[in-house]
Amino acid sequence: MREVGYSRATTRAIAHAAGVTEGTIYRHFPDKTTMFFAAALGPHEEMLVQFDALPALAGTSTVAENLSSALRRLAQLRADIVPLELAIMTDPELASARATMQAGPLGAGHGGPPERLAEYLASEQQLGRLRADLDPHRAASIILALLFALALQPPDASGDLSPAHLDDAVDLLVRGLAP
Amino acid sequence: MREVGYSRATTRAIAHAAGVTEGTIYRHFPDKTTMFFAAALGPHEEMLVQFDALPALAGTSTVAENLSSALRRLAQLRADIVPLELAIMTDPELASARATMQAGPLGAGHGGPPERLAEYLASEQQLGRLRADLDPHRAASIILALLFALALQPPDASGDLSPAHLDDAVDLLVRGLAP
Amino acid sequence: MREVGYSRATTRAIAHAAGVTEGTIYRHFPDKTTMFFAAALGPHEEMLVQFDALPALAGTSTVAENLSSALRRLAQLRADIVPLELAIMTDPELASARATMQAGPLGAGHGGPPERLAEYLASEQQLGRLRADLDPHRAASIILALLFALALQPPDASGDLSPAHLDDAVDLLVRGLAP
Amino acid sequence: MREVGYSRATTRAIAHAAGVTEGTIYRHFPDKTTMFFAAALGPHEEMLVQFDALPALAGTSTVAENLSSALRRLAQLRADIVPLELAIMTDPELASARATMQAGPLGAGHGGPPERLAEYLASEQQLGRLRADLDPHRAASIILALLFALALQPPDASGDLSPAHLDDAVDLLVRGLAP
DNA sequence: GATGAATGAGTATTCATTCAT
DNA sequence: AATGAATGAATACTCATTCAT
Repeated sequence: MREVGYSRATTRAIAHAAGVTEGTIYRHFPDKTTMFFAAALGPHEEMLVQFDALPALAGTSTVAENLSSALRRLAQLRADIVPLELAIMTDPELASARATMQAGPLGAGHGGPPERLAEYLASEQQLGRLRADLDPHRAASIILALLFALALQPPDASGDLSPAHLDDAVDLLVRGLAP
Repeated sequence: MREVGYSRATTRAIAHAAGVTEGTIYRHFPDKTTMFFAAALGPHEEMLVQFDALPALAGTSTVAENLSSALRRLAQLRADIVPLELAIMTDPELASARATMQAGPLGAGHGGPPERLAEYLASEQQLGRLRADLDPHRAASIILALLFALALQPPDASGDLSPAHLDDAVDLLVRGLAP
Repeated sequence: MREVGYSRATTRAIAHAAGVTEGTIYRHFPDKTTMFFAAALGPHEEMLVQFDALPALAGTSTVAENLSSALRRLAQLRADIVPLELAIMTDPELASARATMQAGPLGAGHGGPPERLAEYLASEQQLGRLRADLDPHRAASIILALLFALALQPPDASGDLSPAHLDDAVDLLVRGLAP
Repeated sequence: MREVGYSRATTRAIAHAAGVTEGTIYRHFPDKTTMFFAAALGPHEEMLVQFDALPALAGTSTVAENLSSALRRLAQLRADIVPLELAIMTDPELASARATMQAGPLGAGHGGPPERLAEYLASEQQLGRLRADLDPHRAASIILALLFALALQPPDASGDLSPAHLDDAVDLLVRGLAP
């Protein structure tokens, strides 16, 4: 699913890639939707963990470095799940499935990275290392949106998010956020 | 197609929505892919036109206002074609169809908005109203990526891109770009 | 229909070839089947006429020359209607349509060429120029079958029935029929 | 396919005849064209084998008996594949599919029966049991063409090639080929 | 007399899912 | 625990035919 996207990942293709036959899939997953979220959850769990440490970094090093390293790590994981997040956006069935999985494990609305990032920004604001007139939640949401868009940017090119591109984006944000 | 996305827009559904039968579709479009690009082209043409005037605005008003109004107009059109751009990202068949339509009329690689925006930014750099150390093309690409991501942000929520959210983003960018 | 065969001759293709639109076809023919038989009848009428003169040739020239020239003329017409005869053999609907058109104007069973050829052969038998132990009707049927098969033979090659090939076949038959 | 011809053998009809649903077909054949050639290959393989023994018969028994029995066996198999050979002639798609299957297993151009029969005829010519002035390949082609045409002859009648008809044809040919 | 948009039944093919073995 | 044949609903697309203009 991560390699070819959701719609190209037919049960036949998945079974073939796994070296089993189609029927076997249904011994491990009740249906394809469930399998999809299982595939999405792994990288996402890591993402959550990565960000848990961020708020504690407030005041250390520089804001630019903290943000830059956090976003760069996030970018690597994101590459894995961008096809899956696109699938959710494209397929209404998947979208509603996520909605019913309360506290939906993917996306922005569950208090994971956006919340942690907002906490970090708020702390830096109080330390006077960031301008205080911006709502930290909204700023966090903008930062993560930009990251997501950059992950989308070269869909057919190198395949990887160019680090220089990411650095420029972080630089722009950090200057914009500076007091 | 704009309402439910490409894959959910089956020929049956489209025919039903148009109040005709499936066969009738093929009197107007040779195939579904062509129909898709016809649906995408209209709003995109407008987008191109919207941006053509931007470079001439360099030096007038303020950078913040110029960018803000340009991006806000763009955001409205974008809402129409976001499902279609997602479809291209998701469906390899569409992606290759766009590739064969040289000067591909959708997306960022054809010298439309990204090119106009970069021209504008370069002009403002020369006028000293923007910091000069950033590559204008890369900056333009970041700005448009952010806009795209914000258009994606609330995929199921209000439906529209909140103007306040957009304003904050523009503010962040303009400060980041300031000399 | 003669050019591309029955199944490839869609109403759209026929209308295009005729320089009119599809609807116009139905002002001239009630349906496609009728149009098919109209296309087949022309060449077939000629074939009938060609053979009417054959019985009177008995006793003149040589059997080989008479048969050879008759079959060669027939072969030319046959080329026109082979695709149509194939269509009748392939499509049960056409076959039954011909059956209902009594004295069906195409095919071997209605007393046209086969009957004339049999008459000619019988006359030559009585003149002692052909062996008398063969049923003339059956011989006629074999001769025409061979002609049909030769017309089929090079379906993709030169396009035309090679005259040398036809000559050899006639030679074989004439020798086989000699007393 | 052998019963109603290729075009009438829709996937739905085939599935129904096989007592399964349409989807099941595609577990056994990748597409309809492949299925067609699978249906055609069986009888054709037999035909090839039947003829392999023919050249060795030169000089034994009589030419008439050898040819007669070979052609009679061939005629029985031919009845099975005549609808399929007609389909290839009628449908350009099938024709090109066969062309791409090099050494195309159907038809006359691959050195099967025509080649074997020509070898046999050449041997008999050297033994003086057949006239020597005919090109054996051309004679073989004529003989097989005649057989094919006879198999076509009563497309709606008894269904089987009448043996007496075939005997007469062989008699005609043998006499025509006699020295 | 001609048009061409509309029809509706039909085509081959795909795919997630089931179940006897 | 795994297989793989079977399912059945769905998909994009075709075509002979109709009919208001």
